[in-house]
Amino acid sequence: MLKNMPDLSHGDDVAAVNSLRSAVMRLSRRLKHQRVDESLSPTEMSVLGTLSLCGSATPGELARKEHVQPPSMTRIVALLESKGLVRLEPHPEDRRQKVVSRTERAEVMLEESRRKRNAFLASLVENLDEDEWAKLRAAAPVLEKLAHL
Amino acid sequence: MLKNMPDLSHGDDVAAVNSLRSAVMRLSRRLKHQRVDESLSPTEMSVLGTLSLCGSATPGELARKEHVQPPSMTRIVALLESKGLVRLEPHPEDRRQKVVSRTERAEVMLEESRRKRNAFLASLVENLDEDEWAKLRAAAPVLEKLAHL
DNA sequence: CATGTTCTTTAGCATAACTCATTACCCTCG
DNA sequence: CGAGGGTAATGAGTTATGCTAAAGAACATG
Repeated sequence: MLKNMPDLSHGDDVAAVNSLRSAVMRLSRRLKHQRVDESLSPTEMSVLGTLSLCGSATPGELARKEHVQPPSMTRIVALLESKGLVRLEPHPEDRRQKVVSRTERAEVMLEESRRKRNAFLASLVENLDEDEWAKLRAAAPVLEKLAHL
Repeated sequence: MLKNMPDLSHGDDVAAVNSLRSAVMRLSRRLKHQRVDESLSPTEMSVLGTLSLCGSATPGELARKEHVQPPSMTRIVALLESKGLVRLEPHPEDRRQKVVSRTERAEVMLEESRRKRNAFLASLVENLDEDEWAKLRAAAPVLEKLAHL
């Protein structure tokens, strides 16, 4: 696991980590304001996004994935259900748990949201040249891997 | 300005924008938890960071930069002042306004905070191989440019 | 079974943002 | 001048969104 590890003792690498961190924080702040539906909080959107990837999950799994405490996820899920964006079903094997899955309506809303945020990001990206964009495109999957560690 | 512009109509590019967006959001959520001082909110830290770049600014300017309403910035600035992290002085030309600037103590705390967050990011980065890290390092300045657009 | 563990939920609370209204100040036009 | 409109900061009250502590139900293991 330790082979091929980047050597972070170099000054260049420290600078890169620094610039990565600040860029990520700033970008996220800007993206956060690009909500498609004002009545849905960022975390709620994020939960829907996770469900869109996973298909379905229990509240506990969702809480862990979103880095939120279980009680908070209970509330979020209840709110999403009241808006008709998720469905709650009993867990087939463990009656303590529940299974949360998205509805059609959530899928529509997610698509719209992605379009809007992507449009925003894309409008920023238009200020880059081909070379810069290529670097970004190459790094996207790595960033995603990083985010899921 | 439009020469060399990336063509975002390609499917690959749309996917890249998508993955960039979600990765940035997730990473930021994790970085947000790496606070050096629990008594300072992310926005408060961000204000200090902005002041570190700008030198000084009025509350109104800060509110616009942080995408926060003026009354919120009033409260934030007051809190930061009570902790000795910013200084408030009357505006030289307009007595309605005030000028906010950071103190030495803020600079020290910012440095510590950067160290901590960098350490967290670096610990994630250790799970990448050389190639992935190289891609990320190449993209870092581009991301930063993007965030400042 | 009995005991302990895990998953969800309930209840209560803390924080940090918002909106609306107020005050102080600047600036322009009659 | 000085009256009125515009802008900056702030005060008060509300809302949103997270947390902790603890309870209740279901599972698992001795």
